[in-house]
Amino acid sequence: MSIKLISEMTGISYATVARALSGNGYCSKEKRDIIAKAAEEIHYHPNLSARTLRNNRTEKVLLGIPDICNAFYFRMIEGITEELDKVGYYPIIFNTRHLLDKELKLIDLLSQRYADGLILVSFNFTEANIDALRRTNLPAVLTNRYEGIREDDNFDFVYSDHVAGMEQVTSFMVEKGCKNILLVAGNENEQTSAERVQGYKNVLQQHNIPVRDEYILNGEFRTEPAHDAFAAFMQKGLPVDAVITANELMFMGVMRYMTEHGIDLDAFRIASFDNTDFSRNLNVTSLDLKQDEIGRSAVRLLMERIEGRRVKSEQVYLMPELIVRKT
Amino acid sequence: MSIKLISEMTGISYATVARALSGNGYCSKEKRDIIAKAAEEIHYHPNLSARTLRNNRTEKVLLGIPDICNAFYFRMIEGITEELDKVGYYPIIFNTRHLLDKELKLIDLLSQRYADGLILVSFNFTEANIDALRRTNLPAVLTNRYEGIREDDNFDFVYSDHVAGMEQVTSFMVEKGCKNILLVAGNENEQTSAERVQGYKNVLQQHNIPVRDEYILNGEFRTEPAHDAFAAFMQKGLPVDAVITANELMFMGVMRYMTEHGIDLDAFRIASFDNTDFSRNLNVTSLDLKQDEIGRSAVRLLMERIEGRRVKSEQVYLMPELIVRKT
DNA sequence: GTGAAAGCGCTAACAC
DNA sequence: GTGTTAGCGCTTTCAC
Repeated sequence: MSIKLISEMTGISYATVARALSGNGYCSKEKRDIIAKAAEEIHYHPNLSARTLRNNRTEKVLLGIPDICNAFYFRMIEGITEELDKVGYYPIIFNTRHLLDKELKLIDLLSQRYADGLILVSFNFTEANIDALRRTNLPAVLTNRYEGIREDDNFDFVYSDHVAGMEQVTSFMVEKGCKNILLVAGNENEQTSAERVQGYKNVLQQHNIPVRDEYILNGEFRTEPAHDAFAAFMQKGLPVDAVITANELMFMGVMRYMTEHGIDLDAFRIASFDNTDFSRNLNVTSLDLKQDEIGRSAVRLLMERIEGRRVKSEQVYLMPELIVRKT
Repeated sequence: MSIKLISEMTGISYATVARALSGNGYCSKEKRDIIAKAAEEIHYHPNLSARTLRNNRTEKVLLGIPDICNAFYFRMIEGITEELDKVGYYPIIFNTRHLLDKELKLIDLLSQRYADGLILVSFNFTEANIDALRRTNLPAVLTNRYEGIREDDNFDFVYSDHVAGMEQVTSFMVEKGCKNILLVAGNENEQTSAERVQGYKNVLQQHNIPVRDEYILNGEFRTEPAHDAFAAFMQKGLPVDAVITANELMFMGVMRYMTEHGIDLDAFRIASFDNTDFSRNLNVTSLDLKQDEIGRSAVRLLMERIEGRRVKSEQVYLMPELIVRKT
C-alpha cells in the first residue's frame, strides 16, 4: 500500500518508487528526491510482514530460555546477542519458564516462520519437543546433550561437560583437605543434575572418601528448596567443612540461611556452579560453565545452517573452568 | 502456498480447505478428515507473515529493556508476560543496552509493524526517541516520567515515585538514629538519580542533619563504579553508620568491597533500592519499586490503546514500599 | 531508464 | 455447503 501511495502522490511509477526506496536498481536523482520527500511526509516504513512473506527470510532467531530471571543465562544471552549482531540478526527472546508447553509453542512459532532459526535452552529434551523440532525441518541448536541425535537431524547441540566440571570443584575441596563435603544438588532425575552428582562421587571414590547419601541434598536447582534442604541438614548437626551448590540459585538459598542464622561465609569452604555476579560479588569460588562461549558457538552453528553451509548434525563440547576466590 | 497445496492434494476447493484449517465457516466432517490428514502429511503450519500482512495484527508486543541482565527488571518482565498471557499476547524482549541507537531501532521495528505496540523502559527520554515514537503513531507505554507529554500523544507512562521512595529509606535510617548516612547514588545528570538524591536531602534537612557532598557518591548505577567510589570513600576514614545504595547493582559493588575487606554486614545499617533476590537472600532492607505492578499497568494501558478503547494519554503513578529486613 | 504485473500465503467477501 | 477471487505490501522479472 505504502509504495503505491507514494507512487500516486508523486505520479512516479510503482516500480521506480520501489527501486528508489530499496536502493536496488536505477532511479534518477530528481525522482529520488521527490520520492524521499513524499516518503518522509507519510512516514513511510516498509512493512516487515510483506517483506518476510516475499523473501521467506526474517533475519531473526528465536531464543528459548527456561528462566529469563536466572542470572546463569545472562552471559549466554549476551554472547548470542553479540554474535548475532555481527551478521545483522536479532534474537527474539522467549521465556519458556521450564514448561514443555511453552517450548512447543516456541517450536510452533518457528514452524510458522517467525524466525529463521531457533536456539533452545532446555533441561527437558524428550520425544515431544525433539519430534516437534524434527518436523519443522528448520535450523536449530540445543544447548544441552541429547542422546538420540542423528546425523541427518536439523539441529545441533553445544554442551558443557558437567561431570568434568563437578570433578574440578570437588577435587578443589579435597585438595584443600575437606572430608565432609556437602553437595546441594538438583533432582537426580534430571540429566544435568545426575551428571553433576556423578562428578562428585567420582572424586570422592578416587580419594577413598565415603559417599554418604545424607551429604547429597536435593535442592531442585531452586533457591527456596535449597534453603529448606540446607536448613534441614544443618538441624542434624553433622560435621561439614565444605559446601558445594550445583547452581547459583541454590547457593542463594544457602546464603539466605546463613545470613538468617548469622553464619559467616568462612564457617566452611564454599563453592558454586555458574559463576554469576552473585558469587563474584560475594567473593565466592564458582565454576564457570562458559555460558558466553556456549552462546557464541550456538550462533555459529545456527548460521551455518541458515546460510545453507552445512546440513549434517554437529556437537560441540566445552570444558568448564573453576574460578577460585576467597572461599 | 500451503493451503493451495493441500487443496491440490485433496481435490477439495481452496476455500473449503482454508475453512477447515482455520475452523471458521463450515466444512463437512469427511472433508475435514481428509484435509487434516493431508495437513499432517505435509506438516502444515500457517504462515505468520501472510496472516499478519492480511490482518494487520501481530498479537505481539515489543518490550525494550535497558539491561536484560539487571535483576531489577525481572519482576517487571514477569508482570508484563503474565498480563499479556491473559489476553493472548506475547512479549518480544529487546535488550536496548542503554543505547539510544537500539531504542531507535526498536521504534523502527514498531513502525514496520513487527508488533502491535511497544513498552519501552528507558532512562533517557529525549527529543530523538520521543519524536520517533510520535511519528509511529502506534500504541506505546513508557515506564518513566516524561515531562513533555501531550494529551494527544500516542503513548502513556507508568512511573514509580523515586523521591518519595528515597524519603522512605532515608527516614528509616534517621529514625534508627543514624546521623552519618552515606548515599551511593547514580549520576546526577540522570533524572532518576537526581530524584533519589533529592529525597535523601529532603529528609536530612527536615531533621536538621547537614547534607555533606562527600557523603553522596556517584556510582553510576553500576557495580564497578560503585565499588570504586565506595572504596575511595572508605579510604578517607570518615564516620558512617548507614549506607544507602540507590540501586542493587551498586549494592553489589559495595558488597564486593565488604567481602574483599572482611567487613561484616552488620558493620553499619545498610539499605538498597530494587528489592531483588540479591538483597532478599542477604537479608538486606530494600525498597520495592513495584516493578511487577509497573509491568502490569503498562500492559493494561497498552492494551486499551491496541484495542482502541482509549486515545487520550494517561499517566500512572505508583508508590514504592520499604521491605525491612535484618539490616 | 521506466513501467506493468506476477506472486509470496492468508483471509474474507461474495457468488453460486 | 462450496467455490472463486481480490487484496494485504513487498520484491523481482520481464517488456518496452
